[in-house]
Formats: sequence, structure tokens, C-alpha cells
Amino acid sequence: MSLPHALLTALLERPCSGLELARRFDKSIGYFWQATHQQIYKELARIEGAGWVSSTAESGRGRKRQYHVLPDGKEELRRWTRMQQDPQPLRDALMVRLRAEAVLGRGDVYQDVLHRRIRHQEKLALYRRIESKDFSGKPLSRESQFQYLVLQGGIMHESQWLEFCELALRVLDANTQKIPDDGVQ
Amino acid sequence: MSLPHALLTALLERPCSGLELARRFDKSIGYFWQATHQQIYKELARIEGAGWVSSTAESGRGRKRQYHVLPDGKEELRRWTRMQQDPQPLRDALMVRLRAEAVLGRGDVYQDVLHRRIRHQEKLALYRRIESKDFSGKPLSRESQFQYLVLQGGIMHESQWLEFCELALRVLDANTQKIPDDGVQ
DNA sequence: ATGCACATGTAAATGGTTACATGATTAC
DNA sequence: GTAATCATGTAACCATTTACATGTGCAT
Repeated sequence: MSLPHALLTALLERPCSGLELARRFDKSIGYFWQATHQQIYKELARIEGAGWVSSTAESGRGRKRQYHVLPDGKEELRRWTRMQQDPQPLRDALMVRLRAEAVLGRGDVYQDVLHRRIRHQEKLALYRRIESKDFSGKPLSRESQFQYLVLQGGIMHESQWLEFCELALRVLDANTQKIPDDGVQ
Repeated sequence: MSLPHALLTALLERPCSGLELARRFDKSIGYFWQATHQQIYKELARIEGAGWVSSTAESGRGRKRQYHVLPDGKEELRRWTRMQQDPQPLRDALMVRLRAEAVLGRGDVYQDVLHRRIRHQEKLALYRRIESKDFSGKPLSRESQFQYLVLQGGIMHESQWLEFCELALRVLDANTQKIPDDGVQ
């Protein structure tokens, strides 16, 4: 579970409120670790209780709270950064669909592959725009180099799935000879 | 949520019991959609209630139950196979760690990248073994071609992350000039 | 008869999503 | 003053993980 550490990172980059965090998560960090505002508020309350961040204003609902990271929070982030974790295994519905296609044999996944290809193209185009806007043609600071590295991870990821979609379409094209219905409706 | 459909697919390939399914999930389909035996038993009970599969023996605990897919289950799998789903967004703790590295600046993620590189190498080696054992040097049936396609997806996925680890190590090497501690312990 | 492997299950906790509720501030 | 927007929060639900419980059948 990385949400608290993603929040600590974002707040170290720049202190802000819960909703601002939610908005910042819609870009940058959120491309690699998504979170809704509900989740963010709950987690902020939790890590404030743990003494990792503190916030202005004791009020309650409706009042803006500015959060910033405390020394304990920074230390916790450092501790977590030193940890080693296994990659979480691939879990992808398309793969299950392709296995189903293998036993059903009707070419029914074709539309899903086309759809996913579009999505990966879109995401890739977005990442490329960010790349040329923020990380090209100028020397990068140390911090920017790491941000760019993460973006490159996203680019590689989307490219790879795009390539896989192309391969899947070729296999589907070569194997969709409309196997007759077996009568089960 | 694809577990019921992964189960239907596996049971169409070959009817079997819950525990056998759990074991089969440790290989093949399970590389792309993991499930524990607890989850599998619960889901089998649910889809039996829905009339998608049926099982031998009314007994209870301890007695082996053989499951097979009913026509409704096959039709459900077909319906699901025709659906289009967005890819689920990348969610990777390593990416969060690298962003944290950007603000902390200590080279602390190095070990994690080394660790992940090993894991991806291992997984890739496993997939390569399966590839040369099951899918090389002979003409493939239509069903095998789709199974091979899914395996190739896994190979591409692991290769891509391996490549990313190499890139990350280069960036870390070039940027770890031991930034002085800021005093926070 | 007892121990072990096989087989099926229950229960609690975690992390995440979706739907909904409510207070504060600003524009008109 | 009222509607829109900003901001914070609660509650219910869902899939998954982890820990534990229990029954069956075979080998010794």
C-alpha cells in the first residue's frame, strides 16, 4: 500500500490541501498511483494522527486545510523508500478474454482489442505531449531527471501494450474463420 | 472483476475440482489473474448459484466436488468476451518510490530496483522456458496460438520492466552524488 | 489409532470504489 | 438570498488477502 507515501511525496514537493492533492493526483503522480478525494481525506486524517503531517485550522467540514510534512513523515518516507518490494503480478482482463477466446473460438475479443489499442494510443500521446513540453530541449535538474524517468516508464508501458494489441490483432485475423455455432444460445 | 470468467474458461478447458483449479491457477491463467483457493471456493459457490456451473456430490466439507460448465455459463462467458473494458491504469509502488527519490535525493531506491530487476529476470526466464517447451518447433493449433499469444504478452511485459530497471539504474548511477543529510533523523 | 495430505470451507481485515451528505465562499 | 462551486467528510459495498477451522481418506 503506497498511498500514504505518495501523499507524503506530493506534500514534500509542495504543501497543499486535500482537494488540491486530489487534483494533482489527476496528473503526474496519479498516472502511477490513482486515488479519489475520499480516499485522500481519509488517509490524510490517518497520517496526521500518526504525526507524519500536520494541518492548519481545527475547524471541520468546508474549511480549507493546508497540510505539510513533519520530520517524522519525511523519515517514514525515507524508510519506505529503502524497502524492497516484489512487483505486483500482471492482472489483466484482456489476457483472460484471450484465453476464453481460445476455448470459445469466435473472434469475439476483436472489438476489445481495438478499444484497448485506442486507449493505449491516447495515453501514449498524452505522455509524449508532457515529455516534449516538460522534459525536452533543455538540461534537466536532478529532480526533473527522476520525474522524467517515471514518465518514461509510463511511455514504455503504454508502448508495450500498444505493441501487444497489434500482435493480438494479427493472431485474431489469422484465426477467425468463423467457427460454427455449437447451438448453445 | 474477471475471476468468475477466468474460472469458466479454465473449467471449459477441463472440468475439475476447486483445489485443482487453485493449482492450475498457480500456472497458466494464474500468471495473468491470481486467485487463492478461498476465493475460488467462494466464487464457485456463487456461480453455481447463478446456474453457470454445476457440481457433483451434495456432501460438504472434505468431499471432492467436480465442477463443469453449464450452457448458461458458456453463454455468460461469451457475453463477457464481447465486452470492451478500459485497461486498468498502471499502479506501481516503484514509480512512487522514484518520485520520492526525486524529492529525498539519497539513492535509497537503488536496492529496490536491483531487487525488481531480479524478479523480472526470473519471471521472464520462466516464461521463456514455457515458450520453448510448449510453443516452439511445432505447428500450433488454433487454441495453442491464443495461449501462446497470452504468454507473449507476459514476456513483453516482463521484458519491458526489465528494460525500465536498467534505465532506472543508469539514472540513479548518474545522480547519486550523496546529497548531504538535512539533519532530520 | 494416529498422522499426514487432500479438500472444502468460515471469518476478519485491508484497500479501494461509489454514492451520498454537508459546510463555507463567491458571484449574481 | 440563492445558486454554483469549493471543500471536507460518512457510509455502504466489493474484491482480495490472511488466518484459521474442519472434514475425508489413506499409509503406517
